[in-house]
Amino acid sequence: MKFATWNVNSLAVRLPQLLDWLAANPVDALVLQETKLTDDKFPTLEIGEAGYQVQWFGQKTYNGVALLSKVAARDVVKNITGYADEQARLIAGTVATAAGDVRVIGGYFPNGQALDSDKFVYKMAWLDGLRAWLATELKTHDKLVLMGDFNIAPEDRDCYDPAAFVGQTHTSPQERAHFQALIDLGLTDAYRMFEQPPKSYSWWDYRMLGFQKNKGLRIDHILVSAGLKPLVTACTIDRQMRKLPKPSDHAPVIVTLGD
DNA sequence: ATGGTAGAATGTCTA
Repeated sequence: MKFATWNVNSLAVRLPQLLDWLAANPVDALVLQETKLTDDKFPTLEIGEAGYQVQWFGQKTYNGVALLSKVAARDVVKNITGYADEQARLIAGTVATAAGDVRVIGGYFPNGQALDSDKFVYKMAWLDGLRAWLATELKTHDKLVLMGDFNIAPEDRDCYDPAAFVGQTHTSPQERAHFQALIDLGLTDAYRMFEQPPKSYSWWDYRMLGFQKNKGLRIDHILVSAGLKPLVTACTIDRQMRKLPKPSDHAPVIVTLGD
């Protein structure tokens, strides 16, 4: 069983890469972020022909998320219940797997832009809303996976130059406290369950040869509930995708449960 | 050193 997350940075541009990736990497469920498509433009036909059911939630120009699954997702929720949001940033559904029902949640967490920005205030409020809603989701879903672009590098080792990020977003104590609060709900960072290569990142800036110099951040995460954790056997970042022509600035992250 | 690239959209914002 596999679940994955990928910030595609425009599904219109990345659709051929997505279809190739799915053919090579069959998954039970995949969440996408930054589809940047209104719902009427969503490529349902192509994804269906690839053998996946899909739920989508988009808006014009920015944001937009989707949930692909082999089996149709049930009880689909768009955005955080209890947190009014103008932006399309979260989609959740229950997916039947060999291990039983799994609640799959895909999120495109706010970027925050700068610590003194209104967008950072929004990021903090969004994270408060997420935590409150997740607490209730966990009461009814023993097996839950929260995946997506968190826009938070949880530890210094998840940032290519922690000193350079002091005073900026993604590594701030406030953001890391929010990440820890999600962990404290009973979730586990699947990537850190295993020994991983040093300087492992999931995002690299398009500018200044970020990928070539491996100047990246690990901000795309897969958190598993206590009911799923014993099943997790691997978690990897598919950095090969960042090497392709016209890449997304993010690489997919994949978790394997069981064989 | 405050640049640089990519995407949506066609101004300029977001990342």
